[in-house]
Amino acid sequence: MTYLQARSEKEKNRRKKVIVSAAKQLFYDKGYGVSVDEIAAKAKLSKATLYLYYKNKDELYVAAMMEGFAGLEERFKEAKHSEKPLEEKLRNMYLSFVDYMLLNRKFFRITQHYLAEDFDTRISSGAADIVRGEILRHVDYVREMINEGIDCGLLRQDLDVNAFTTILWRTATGLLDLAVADKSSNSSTGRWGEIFASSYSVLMDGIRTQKEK
Amino acid sequence: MTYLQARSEKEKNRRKKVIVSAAKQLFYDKGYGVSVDEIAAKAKLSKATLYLYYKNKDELYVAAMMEGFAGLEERFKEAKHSEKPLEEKLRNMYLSFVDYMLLNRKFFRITQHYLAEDFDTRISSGAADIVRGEILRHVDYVREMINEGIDCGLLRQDLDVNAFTTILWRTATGLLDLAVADKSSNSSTGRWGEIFASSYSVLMDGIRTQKEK
Amino acid sequence: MTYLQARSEKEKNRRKKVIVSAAKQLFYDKGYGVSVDEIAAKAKLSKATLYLYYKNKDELYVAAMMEGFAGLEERFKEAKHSEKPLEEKLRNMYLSFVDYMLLNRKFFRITQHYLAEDFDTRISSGAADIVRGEILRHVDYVREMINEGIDCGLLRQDLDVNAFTTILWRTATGLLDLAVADKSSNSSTGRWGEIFASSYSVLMDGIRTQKEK
Amino acid sequence: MTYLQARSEKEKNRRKKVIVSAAKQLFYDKGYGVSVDEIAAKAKLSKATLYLYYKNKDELYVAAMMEGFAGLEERFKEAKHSEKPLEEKLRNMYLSFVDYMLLNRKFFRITQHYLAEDFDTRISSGAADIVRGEILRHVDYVREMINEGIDCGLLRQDLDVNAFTTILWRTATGLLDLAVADKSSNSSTGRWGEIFASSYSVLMDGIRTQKEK
DNA sequence: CATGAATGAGACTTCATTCAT
DNA sequence: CATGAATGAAGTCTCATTCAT
Repeated sequence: MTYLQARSEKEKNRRKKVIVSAAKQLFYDKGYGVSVDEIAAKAKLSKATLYLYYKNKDELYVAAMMEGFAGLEERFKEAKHSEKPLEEKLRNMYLSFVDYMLLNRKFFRITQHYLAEDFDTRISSGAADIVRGEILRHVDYVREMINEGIDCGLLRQDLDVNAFTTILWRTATGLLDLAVADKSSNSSTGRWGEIFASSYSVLMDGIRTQKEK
Repeated sequence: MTYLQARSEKEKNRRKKVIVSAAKQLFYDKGYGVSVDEIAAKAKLSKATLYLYYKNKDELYVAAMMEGFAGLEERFKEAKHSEKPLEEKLRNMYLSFVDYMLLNRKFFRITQHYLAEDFDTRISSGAADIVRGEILRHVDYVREMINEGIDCGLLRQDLDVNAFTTILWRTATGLLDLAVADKSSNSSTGRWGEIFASSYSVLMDGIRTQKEK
Repeated sequence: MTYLQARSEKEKNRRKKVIVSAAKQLFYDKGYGVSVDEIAAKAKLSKATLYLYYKNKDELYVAAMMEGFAGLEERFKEAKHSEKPLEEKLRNMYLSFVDYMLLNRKFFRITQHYLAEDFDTRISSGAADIVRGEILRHVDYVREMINEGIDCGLLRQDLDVNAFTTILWRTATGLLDLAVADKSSNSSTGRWGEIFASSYSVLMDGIRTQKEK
Repeated sequence: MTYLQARSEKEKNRRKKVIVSAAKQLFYDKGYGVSVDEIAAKAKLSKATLYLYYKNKDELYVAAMMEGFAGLEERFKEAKHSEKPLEEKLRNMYLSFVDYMLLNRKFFRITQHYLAEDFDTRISSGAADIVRGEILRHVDYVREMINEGIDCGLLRQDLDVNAFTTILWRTATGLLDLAVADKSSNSSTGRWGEIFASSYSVLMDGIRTQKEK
């Protein structure tokens, strides 16, 4: 019985994966507006079956988002637990965030919605909160690292941690917006690579012409 | 005749204002998703009357957005044309942007949608483009000023203008996101005032601890 | 007072003419579906003013139709009361009907609706009946003449008058349908002229190959 | 699988039939103006369900029309492929057309709309074109037979085929208009039967009194 | 008399969700 | 477990008609 349960549990998870995978493609591509019909069609399952595995559209949407975050968190963990010096770890985190988002542009674009809170009128606010929470959890990876930087004297003592975390985060996402919209170049390489690198330097070095160095 | 026409034109504009004002409150509050019914109810007019003044929901939405931009542009022009030194003008622009958005939080939140491009599936793309265009027009105010700063030697010659404009813009909006979400304090004053001021300084001074000054 | 009344009556009629003239152009062009708004705009009057002169859209529609019939009736009367022999009168009536309709194609097309009775769901049935009655009244001109033809021995005694009237009427309108649809040629002349003439002859002569004459 | 698909296909067709049948009754009765609500009510289904089977009102309308044509075409084919002499075949075609239309008066009335072209402003022009095309396809049955008649010497060589086809067609529909409107008698029998028969003879024999035979 | 303004009623269409098999 | 079928609720928009000035 237990064995069978485990087996069926596994089977159930496989189904869920099929479904969420279809949902992912469509949600990332076209936003929350895709119809459940479309998702069912893509998953080659009946609409009713979707509801067997996911209580409603929102739950499915959240699941699809989580898939995107899972990949990102992996990168963050990698950067965080590497044996590099703190300064390099922070830099790696910034650049690997950018890199991941460039590889998953559609996911990136979707996350941007959550800064705009009107989602609550389309999505049930519960679902929106979960996604927002996930975003914040990831931002925290950065916040922690900056705190560490202050503690160990690498960064200015008087820095407002929250403010600076936001600056970093928003700079990255802002440039990503441009990069993602830039159809002229394969944005994961070349010109944009430099821009991201230099944006990081600017934030770290200061941007004002410096009388002396 | 001309007199009467002018009069009726005026009257018509007053009506439009009543409608757009109702629309503003609802759109800013709940996003594009509000129904025309709701707007009509708030304006205490019949739905059909709305359609007398605005061709469709999108047109009304755009009008509501424009109201928000009008106020912002005023502030920008003021800052731009003041007789202050460039450095101060730029700072004023940044801070008055923040200030305006804190006073018009709901409007602010709505503008954030346009960075997330899936809007085109809800709004007619024409309408979305108009709003996006308006945002870019405002960003240009900042870009111009930074360009000037580079030309006159105030800012580093090797600065990527677009990138830095984005950094500024996104830093401001990112902090605003936090401030707006922060229900604990009246965010237009006190703590947040300092944070915004210092965020600006950080961006200008560099954020890394500086060995010498 | 009587004078003034007369005067105002006249004035009123002038207005009505302005309105009906606008209505005519639009109804004939686009059918019953034109909106009262459009008509008012074309008449350069306010919508409310139309309702001052015509109780509702249907009444206005009927009035517009009557204008078209008036011209046709004139032709019919002319043909009927001319001093020509009966055979020629009948022929003239047929050809002048065709001629008038070719000159007033739009009016012609509109009259065709009344053979299709679903109009009652769009138009108030009262209005439809009036127009239908007017059509029948005109058909009667032809019927009378055919009756006369039978009486004086010109036409077969055993002819079913109603049936043949219909045949004549429908042959004419059927060909008119084709002619009006034929954009290749100026249908009021040349080829079509011949077709109409010969259609009349066919009906009169019989169409079967005749062994002897 | 194939079995099941076939089965469901069949089931689906049955449903479509239920819907189109309701639509037919209403469309034929009251014209295109009936609301989708009404049709749904008559079919005892929800409005949304209709849209499951028919993409929109027009598609449903066209389907309803096609039902009417299907029956007519059967009759035409029968007449055309019978082993009778040509003269009789043509006559049968004429009379079976009349007969069918008298049995399906409402359908008949509806087809008459398509001669009046303003339909395009109510129906999507695509739908109108389909129906018009179907009408012409049926007219062609007659045209072909007349052509044959000319070729084999039965009919006058100098006959304008299009014109005469129209005459036949329009004579039939014209009389049908009268018959259908004639509420006094059961029009499918008796008096009208004679009228139709004689109308055909008149067209074939010539209608003018013939000096000699 | 003339009209600008307002509207009630209704049209078509979409979609997340449920239920019976 | 899987699904085909059904639907309620909601959305945007149109238009003939009325009313207050």
